[in-house]
Amino acid sequence: MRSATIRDVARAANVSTATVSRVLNRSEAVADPTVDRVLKAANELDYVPHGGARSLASKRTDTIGVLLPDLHGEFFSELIRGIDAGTSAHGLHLLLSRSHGDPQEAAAVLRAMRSRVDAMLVMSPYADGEELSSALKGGVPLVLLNSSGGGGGRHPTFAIDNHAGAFAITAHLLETGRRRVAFIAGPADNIEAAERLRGYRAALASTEQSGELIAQGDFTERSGLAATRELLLTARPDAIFAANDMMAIGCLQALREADLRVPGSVAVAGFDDIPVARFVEPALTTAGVPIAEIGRQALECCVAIIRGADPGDRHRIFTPQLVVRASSTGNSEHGPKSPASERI
Amino acid sequence: MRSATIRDVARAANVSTATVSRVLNRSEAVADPTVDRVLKAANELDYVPHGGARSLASKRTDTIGVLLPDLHGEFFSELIRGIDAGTSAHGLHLLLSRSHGDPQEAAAVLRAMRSRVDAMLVMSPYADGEELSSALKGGVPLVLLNSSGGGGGRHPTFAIDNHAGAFAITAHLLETGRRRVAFIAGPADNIEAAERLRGYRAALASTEQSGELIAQGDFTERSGLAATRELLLTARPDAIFAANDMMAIGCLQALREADLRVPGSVAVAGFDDIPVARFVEPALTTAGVPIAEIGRQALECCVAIIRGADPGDRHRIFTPQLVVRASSTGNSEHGPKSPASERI
DNA sequence: CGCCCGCATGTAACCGTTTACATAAAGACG
DNA sequence: CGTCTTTATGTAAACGGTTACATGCGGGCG
Repeated sequence: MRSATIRDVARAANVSTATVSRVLNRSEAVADPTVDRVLKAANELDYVPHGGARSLASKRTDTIGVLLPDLHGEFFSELIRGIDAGTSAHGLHLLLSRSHGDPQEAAAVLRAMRSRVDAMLVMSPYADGEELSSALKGGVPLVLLNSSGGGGGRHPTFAIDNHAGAFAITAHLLETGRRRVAFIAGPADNIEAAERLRGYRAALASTEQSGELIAQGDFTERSGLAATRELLLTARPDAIFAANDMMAIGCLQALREADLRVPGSVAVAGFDDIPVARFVEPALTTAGVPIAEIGRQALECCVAIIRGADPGDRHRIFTPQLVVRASSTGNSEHGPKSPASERI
Repeated sequence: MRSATIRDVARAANVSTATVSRVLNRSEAVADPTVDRVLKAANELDYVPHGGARSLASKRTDTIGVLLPDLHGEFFSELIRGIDAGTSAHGLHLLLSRSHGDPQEAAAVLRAMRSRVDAMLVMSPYADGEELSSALKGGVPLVLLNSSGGGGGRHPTFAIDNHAGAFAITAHLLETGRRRVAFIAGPADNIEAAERLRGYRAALASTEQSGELIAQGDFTERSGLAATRELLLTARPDAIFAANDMMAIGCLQALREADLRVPGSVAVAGFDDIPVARFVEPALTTAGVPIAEIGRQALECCVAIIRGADPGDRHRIFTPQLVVRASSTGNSEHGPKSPASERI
């Protein structure tokens, strides 16, 4: 059952294909009765323009490519949700891909996407923006999400101030009286993870006390669990700051296993404020990031570029908000009590 | 900076465009030295075939369309992860879309995707498969995920046996000595939610005791929280079965607020076994569903259809596995103790 | 009344591939 | 040593849209 083409519609409406095209794209003035005839014919034939043909002729694909480093967990589902909200608001399609770490692979995926999208939204905390954009040879506008520096500022970048967020969390833990604040790091080659580590160190350094206690993780719950077990064997932390919420959740689990009270014996904090963070027990103190909103704004930036509009600030930095919940305060034997519990 | 076309490559390699195409598609025998020349030229020019042109000429898009009803939470991120694993294994692209409930909107989205994909994977628990496929007029192969019945069996369907899962959970709660088992339902018009409700009722009916206790939810954590508050006011459940894990997590939160011990005073169970379910406190008893695996298999089915291979069983039903964790057993004043804690 | 202008529409070239068919060269074979 | 396959490559016609340009037509204006 061959689907109807623009020619079929033209014939049915007794006009030329050019007119049908004009009606469907609202590109030029067409007389009202003609418009009606065309729309009626298109409807009856259940005509849908062929995307490939359209993109071939017009050099637009009405599609945004999205490249993410991973798809695990709520961080990414929130991000995708924000992006999707944007694409569907603008009538665009969303081509999703994932490149596991390796910058080479990321570059390959970008090349494969190149001819099918009008712009790309790329989050690749493992690769330099420069590297990626050279993979594209500038053919497609690129918007970077939380990537390293952004390759000399050639591409708009949306980033989280990981350093500030980690600094704030660490400072909060110290201020509430913790003395041995450990850190569960993210993947070593992940730029965001590295920044969070720097933030942690900077905060420790700003007080004259306590050396660093670091365990290695990889952003998964599992690794948070393992890292915490390890920390409990080697050090005696009275606070653990995990570089993301998923690891913090694994951390809570390990502390429970070890019968350590949170925040009584050990305070815990995460990073990202994924939706579930407020529902774990105890609710997680974290660095709040408007994940979906960032996705949405980054997408809007893509759209602005495509449409030739002003994309606004080329580099938007989101400073995470310290979200204090029960895991770092409340009925602790350390510091003051929680000022107010959050309303859900 | 216009990107290179097949003609540029042909010129550089001193062959015809047909030969270039043959080399790139491995479609016919080409002499080795020619292959080398072509590949070298393509490489040097950084040639990437134009997807639109290709799809226009070959009627393939190498893209699978995925339509989901929502993007909230880990259920969908797991599903997407499974699907993505499949598409990237086969070198296919993934066009993602979300249609909020409304079957009309879903149909519209399908139409818009129709010309850009080779097959579609659709999860639309609000709409009848029949309805959706008529929106496509059979132009594109359709694989359904957890949809209602599957429109007379015309499309392969991958589904969870929601009834059996819910029955098993409810039976488990009853067997462990609970007498007032409440149910937090999913959206009323969601077919999966309806099946789970039926399963709950069937299990209650099979024992002669206790009438139903039902609160309305909508699959979000928030609604689980609200529904539980309501249940606590109106009924005195000693077990709460939420129709999915997210609501169960909200439920745990509400019970904590009310200072009710879990599973001591109230047992809790969910449905789906999302990754975080084992990390909440107490770990959640749930109906385990291999979410990512279902996504992957459904995708493989799409691929088989596209490639003209045997798609295998047209209707695959996954029976959820009862996953007993601490939220429904362990140090309860009811029933027996947990047989064994899970190894993480 | 003739001219020019602007509006609505048609004509046809072009976008970058794939592929059926044609062709040329090289062996195979009697 | 012709003829017949086989193999490698070229030629050119689709594929289904968009859009620059051409055309025809009615009305305003000097």
